[in-house]
Amino acid sequence: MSDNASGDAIVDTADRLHSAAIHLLRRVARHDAQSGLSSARLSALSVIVYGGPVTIGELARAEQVTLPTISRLAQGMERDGLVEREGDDADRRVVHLRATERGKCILRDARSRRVHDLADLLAVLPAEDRATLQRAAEILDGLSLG
Amino acid sequence: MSDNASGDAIVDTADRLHSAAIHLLRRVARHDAQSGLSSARLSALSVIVYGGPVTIGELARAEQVTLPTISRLAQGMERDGLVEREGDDADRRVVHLRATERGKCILRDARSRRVHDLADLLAVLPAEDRATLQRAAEILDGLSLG
DNA sequence: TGTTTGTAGTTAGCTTGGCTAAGTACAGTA
DNA sequence: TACTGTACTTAGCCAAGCTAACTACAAACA
Repeated sequence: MSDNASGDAIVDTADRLHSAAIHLLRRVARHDAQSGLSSARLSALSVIVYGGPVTIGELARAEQVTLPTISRLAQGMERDGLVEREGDDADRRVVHLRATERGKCILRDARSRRVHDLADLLAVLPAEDRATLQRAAEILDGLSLG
Repeated sequence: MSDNASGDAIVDTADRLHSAAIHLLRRVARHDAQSGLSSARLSALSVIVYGGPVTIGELARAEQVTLPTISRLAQGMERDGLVEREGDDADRRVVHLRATERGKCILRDARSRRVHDLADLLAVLPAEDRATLQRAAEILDGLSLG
């Protein structure tokens, strides 16, 4: 249990996760493109739909990108009718983003598409392995990879 | 364990894995920018270094992108001294790409940095969580996501 | 032989989505 | 009132994805 042994194990895990993330993302990106939602939009819209209305700043923090990036992403999604803007009565600098019905619908559609692809892969795994993946995703979510 | 319950669990897992992969790669990509090797370059250079010299077309297929994308990527990497071009005697349309010593060196460096950056994040987790991630990475590896 | 068809790669031009720097508008406070 | 901080936008740069159209060459064949 030296620092070295422990460190090497972590590095190995990191290496594998890195590789797995690249492959997984490439895989689903193909299907996401068909739904008309880019990877960035899909991720952001998920936050809005499942987490309720959020401000630009909250979304930027959730997505681990800068404010201008979210600002422009929000403009595009508003233009395409996926989200709506709403001012804040208490603080007029703040912008709240809320998913439109169309946005929710399209997200559900994209999500479903993604699942049909990934589920085919995950379905061959024993339930125990699927549980491990579920838990791993939760752990990574909790890491706030910023 | 109805189809529904099982399906929903898979949906949730797929969704979380997707989100985690996006955030993880965004995180390491940002880190790479500091070391001068973008995510795309790192991946392509890995193919060249560990797989030996490849043609533009082979690299495009390996990276699952179009020829123009690789063509421009190769131009940039050649300009920066990471790879060298070489013609093919038998077929003069073909271009072979080979990593330079500098390219190999920079790849090893960037890859190590990228992985160690990730490892630093994982280090704060309890050993049990790290084991879960390790196991999850192995499971994903076995899925052949390519 | 010459022509046609196919293939490898490049060029041009568009789009998205990262970034920083600088600006606007407002809130909070001394 | 003036100053400082905060929330967001605008402007502009860059990388990396794409399609369409081009060049150069290879291969097949009438």
